[in-house]
Amino acid sequence: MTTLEHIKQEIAAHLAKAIGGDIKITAAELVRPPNPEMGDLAFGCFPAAKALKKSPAEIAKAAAAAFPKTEFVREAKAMGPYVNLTLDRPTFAAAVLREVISMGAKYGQSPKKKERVMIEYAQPNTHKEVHVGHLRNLCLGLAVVNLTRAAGSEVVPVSYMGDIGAHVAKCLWCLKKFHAGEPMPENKGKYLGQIYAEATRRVEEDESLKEEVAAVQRRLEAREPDWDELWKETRRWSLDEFAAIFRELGVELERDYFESEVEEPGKKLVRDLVAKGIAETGEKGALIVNLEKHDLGIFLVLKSDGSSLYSTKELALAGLKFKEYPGISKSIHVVDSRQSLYFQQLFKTLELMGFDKKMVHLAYEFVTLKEGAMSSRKGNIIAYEDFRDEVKARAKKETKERRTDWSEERLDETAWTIAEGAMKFGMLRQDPDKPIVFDIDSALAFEGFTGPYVQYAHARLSSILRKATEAGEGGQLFDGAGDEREFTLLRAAADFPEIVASAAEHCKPSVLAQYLFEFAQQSNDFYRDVPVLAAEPDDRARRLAVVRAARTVLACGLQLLGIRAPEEM
RNA sequence: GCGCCCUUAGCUCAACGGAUAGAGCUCUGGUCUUCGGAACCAGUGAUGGGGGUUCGAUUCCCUCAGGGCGCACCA
Repeated sequence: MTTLEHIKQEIAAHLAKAIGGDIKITAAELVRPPNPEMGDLAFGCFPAAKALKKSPAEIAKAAAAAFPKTEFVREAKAMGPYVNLTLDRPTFAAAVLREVISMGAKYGQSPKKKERVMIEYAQPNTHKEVHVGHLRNLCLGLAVVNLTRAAGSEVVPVSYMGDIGAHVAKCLWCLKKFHAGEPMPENKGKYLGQIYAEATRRVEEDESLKEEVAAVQRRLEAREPDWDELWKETRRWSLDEFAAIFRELGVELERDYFESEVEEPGKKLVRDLVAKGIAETGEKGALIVNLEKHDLGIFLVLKSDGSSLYSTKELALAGLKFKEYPGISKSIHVVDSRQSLYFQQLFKTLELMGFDKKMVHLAYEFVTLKEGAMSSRKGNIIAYEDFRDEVKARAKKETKERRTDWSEERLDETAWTIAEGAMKFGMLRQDPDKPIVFDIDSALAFEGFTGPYVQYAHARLSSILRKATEAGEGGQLFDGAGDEREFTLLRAAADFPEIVASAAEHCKPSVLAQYLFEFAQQSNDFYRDVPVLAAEPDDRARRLAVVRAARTVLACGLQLLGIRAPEEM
């Protein structure tokens, strides 16, 4: 249990006793007052007032008067309908300091739970370009994996990649017809994506080409040797590109699933569904699951020509996942909100098939441009690699201006840390169900509510610690009475575990991003106003510990968002 | 037409049904003999309209307006 949690429970018990009348009060009812001058924790007496049929102010007054002095609480006073509690600041500060420093890199994590969760994200299609929309998925998925782990669950992160289907045929048709024998660029995966975009354009301009593409798709499905060969080779190009992107973003998967491995099982499974009476032939010849009585319309599971759909494959995928990971009790799919109806239909069908696992679609809004949706047809995709290069170049330029004596290698390394911070924070800073209107200028910003701002605070705190270490100090811990400004920072640090738990519970990394930004602001205030290295010996040792604790909070928080915390930048 | 999501400051975003609706960006004006100026301080300025529930609504319900996305062979 954390220090703050312990204190809240203690206060809740004392309040319940002080109010009397069999009132139950939970730790969660203790909140922060709007203004620190009012106190450090507050309790609103509204529910108790209702139960006891008294006015909230009356109860607050009585409760405050009856509240005993404790180790951690110095004062309880009534303010209107609230009981505001002021902590004994030196005692509280010392306890938080000890807690954060002893937990170190584990600060904010909950005890292990006996729950195994599969989280599926990272679902790009081969033969298509990776763009900033995929980036949001990767950042969100990664953060949710980290947060779920921090909340104590065991997590199995997996990907699911679309390596077969109409888009592959379209790409390969165009590649063979118009680009045979062309010299290959270094990034073959990206090259394929561009070919795909070109193919889309060509088919759009001349509808008669559709038949050619369809013919290619039939040949691919028939596994004609030369086409099969080309498929395998080009598929590898894309997968190599994906692997490189995953690696540079720190995305680690336990298992890569592919559409190609579940297509045949899916077709078989769907036929079984017909035998079981779950699926039937629809009026237009396709196989459907009629979900109208569940208000979910018609769910198509096989095309009328017998070829597979996304749903065909995913029905089989679900079985495969639970077979390979038997202990999974919950499965989260991180997929954009356009698939909401689809997932409801999928989950309902799986339920009808007898699946009793908890299935969750973690829907997020996608990334659009000011001009509207990104579309390969219009050629206004923001390719991930182009964006990444631009952010990195910008980060390097900024770093170089400040660090004239650094080697190229060090500049590159730091620039990437900052660029990654900017990209990931930018993708996570707002609620998943708000669309991100991508704007290159704000995406390239390193000031204000950004990843680099938080990283900068971390670097500044690190800098102070580094100078102390150089002077031979370990930042020894003292319990001496701290400054109010130290208390303020530690009070904020004490909130961190609750923030992590809440962000994990709601799958909202934005909650943590918001907190980290505010915490970085407070860190700024601290090292601006409070001398550390120049302070008297006792103050100095204790303040070094405060700096260490603050840095721990920033480092742990950034890590959960998948962002590295630089010592210098 | 039906369904889901969204609408808060000039722009981009916050706010378990609770106290004076907070930030960032932009703009204007300031801060440095101080551990790093990717910093700090100040000023300007907002809950789309109308009903309802509640002691109390940005938050919940209804309705209108506006935007986005789905809704039978794409993934």
